[in-house]
Amino acid sequence: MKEKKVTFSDIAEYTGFSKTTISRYFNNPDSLTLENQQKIADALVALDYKENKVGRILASGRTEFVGVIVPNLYMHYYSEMLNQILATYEKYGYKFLVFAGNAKADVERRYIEELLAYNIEGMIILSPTIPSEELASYHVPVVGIEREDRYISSVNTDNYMGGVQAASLLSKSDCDILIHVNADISEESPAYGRIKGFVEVCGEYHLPYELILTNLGDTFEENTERISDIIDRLEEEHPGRKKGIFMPNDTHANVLLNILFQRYGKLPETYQIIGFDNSPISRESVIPISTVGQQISVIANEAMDILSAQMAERKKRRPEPLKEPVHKIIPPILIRRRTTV
Amino acid sequence: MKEKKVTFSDIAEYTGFSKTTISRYFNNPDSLTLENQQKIADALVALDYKENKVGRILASGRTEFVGVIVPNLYMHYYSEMLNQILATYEKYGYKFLVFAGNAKADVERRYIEELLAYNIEGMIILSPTIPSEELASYHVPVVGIEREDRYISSVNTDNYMGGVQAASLLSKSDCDILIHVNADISEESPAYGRIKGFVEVCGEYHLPYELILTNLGDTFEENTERISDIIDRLEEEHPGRKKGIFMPNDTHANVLLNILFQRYGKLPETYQIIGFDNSPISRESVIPISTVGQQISVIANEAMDILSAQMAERKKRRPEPLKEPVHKIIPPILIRRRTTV
DNA sequence: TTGTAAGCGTTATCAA
DNA sequence: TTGATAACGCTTACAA
Repeated sequence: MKEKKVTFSDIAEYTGFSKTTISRYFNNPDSLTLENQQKIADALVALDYKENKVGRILASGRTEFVGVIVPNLYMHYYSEMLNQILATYEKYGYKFLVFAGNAKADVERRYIEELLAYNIEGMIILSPTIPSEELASYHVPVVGIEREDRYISSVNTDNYMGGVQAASLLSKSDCDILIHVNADISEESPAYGRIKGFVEVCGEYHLPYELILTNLGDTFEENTERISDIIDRLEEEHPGRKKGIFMPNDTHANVLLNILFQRYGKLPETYQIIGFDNSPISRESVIPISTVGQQISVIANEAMDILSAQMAERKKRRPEPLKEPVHKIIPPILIRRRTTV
Repeated sequence: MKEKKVTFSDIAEYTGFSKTTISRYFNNPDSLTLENQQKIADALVALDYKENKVGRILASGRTEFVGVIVPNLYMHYYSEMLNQILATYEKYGYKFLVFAGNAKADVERRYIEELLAYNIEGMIILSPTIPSEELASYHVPVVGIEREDRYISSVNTDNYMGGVQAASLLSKSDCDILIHVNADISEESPAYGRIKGFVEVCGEYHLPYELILTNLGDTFEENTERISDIIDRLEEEHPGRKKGIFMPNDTHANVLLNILFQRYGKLPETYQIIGFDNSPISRESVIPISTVGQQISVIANEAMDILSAQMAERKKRRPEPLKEPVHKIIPPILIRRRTTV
């Protein structure tokens, strides 16, 4: 039952060549005569050879593995990003070893150790848990996506521009007040740029605005409750005034929209809503939500582009590691739908 | 710059033991004296040894890799299933090489070849593309999830019971007619059981029913359009009558609900809706949607349970491959929310 | 309890 | 254009 596998030795024996020649057939076929190439090709078929990359890895040191650590796949942003990362296989040929970290630093460290034990050639880190300084210390090419990135290369959405776009769009609908709801995020985090962009536009055009920086909770129920509270407060503080609300993401924008629909059977004239991400929920909501769209596919491709360059550099005889991490910024795309003018 | 890696040879030299003893320290530490264990432990620290699993794989043949092929990660069902599969790492220690197949059979075949080249020990296949007979021919343990599974082991939701639950729940709300919308799926597909369960309950209780088996399209826009058409038709054919609608999944149930909300500002009394999956959209919709919930975490764990048993069997000196594939059925859980009584 | 030596399936380095 | 031989890092008989 143990189908013993066909190896280069078998092919060599069968064809009368050496193992080296067989290896060359795969790695540098043009160094063989056409005739001999054909002989070997025939033998492969005759013997039903299946390549074994483990031997190759051991001998060459190249695994073609890239480790990916996502916080979870529950949130659409991460699953779609992973989707796009996986899709780069067609272009770059790297295989992906994927772990979901669930925000526990020590667990993620174990995952990284494990990845390193398999001689991965690089890592893409979406999880914000482990500081970039530590990631950099592993001496493996790393690209971070939408996370703190002082010591590692990264690709991020232009969050500042996203904030600007959101505030600008809301400003067009002559709202009496603009509001941005967000978590109280660190200035190190790329997402902080949204707040900055929003505030600066409001300042520049002298638009009254309010920042509500608070934790909206980790579950859907918590979200609903806290956003409900926020609406209560807004209606009390700004009764009858037109409110333009920039939510931190589409999921929360949708919660807000649902609450309003449940209360009023429609989106009242006194509300404008804009989300962030352009995730499916923004199209699947009661009425489609306007949003600042992240170009997930572009981000994934840029990340692999940067990573593959660094991995290629490392394979050279005299690699010149980057002095400075590369930071790439991808512009967001404003998507106007039915929750704004 | 090339930090040459520390190997067993280095440790052996440093400690005065042989490589074998070092290997034993890792694989069977109790065969060493405590004292010697300590010596080696100290050396590992002193030399800053990092394990290299590639050598181990080559020597032992065990990669601890499991290949996963999902159709995509865009649909929540797949991403959450992958999430749960990845989480089994903590329990079983297998690492996952993930590919997204996008329904192209030849692409998926290439992925499988690639996986095999890395000596994966088993595969979990969520994609319906490649026939189970072909999958079985690779002679690697395979578990399919919610797909045709004649020749491979599998884990599926009890779709029949799901259909029964849906029809039973709708029957309680004295609807005048029950309707099940679904694609015109093959009888080979596990999902076919839903139709069967639904029809049988309707027959048993003499409930008027209608089956609408039609392709709802591949994009959100198409879905909206076709479901809108279906509502038009239903309202024309059954004006004023109370309709209980069992949708094929939560995404489509949500589309239906949104259309009704847009038309009537609420869910009319004459409609009852139930979805399938218990995916996040069923809770995040305007009003929470009743649904037949799949136990994704249970399914993922059962799949790894079956797979790891088969992989373990294969490692034995005289493995006894399964005569018959194992098929495990997981009951769905009916979740009553606000779109039904 | 420990060691010797022969692999595992490739690639890399010389040499021819 | 081809081949011999030595790695690559670890495991696994078999011996001691």
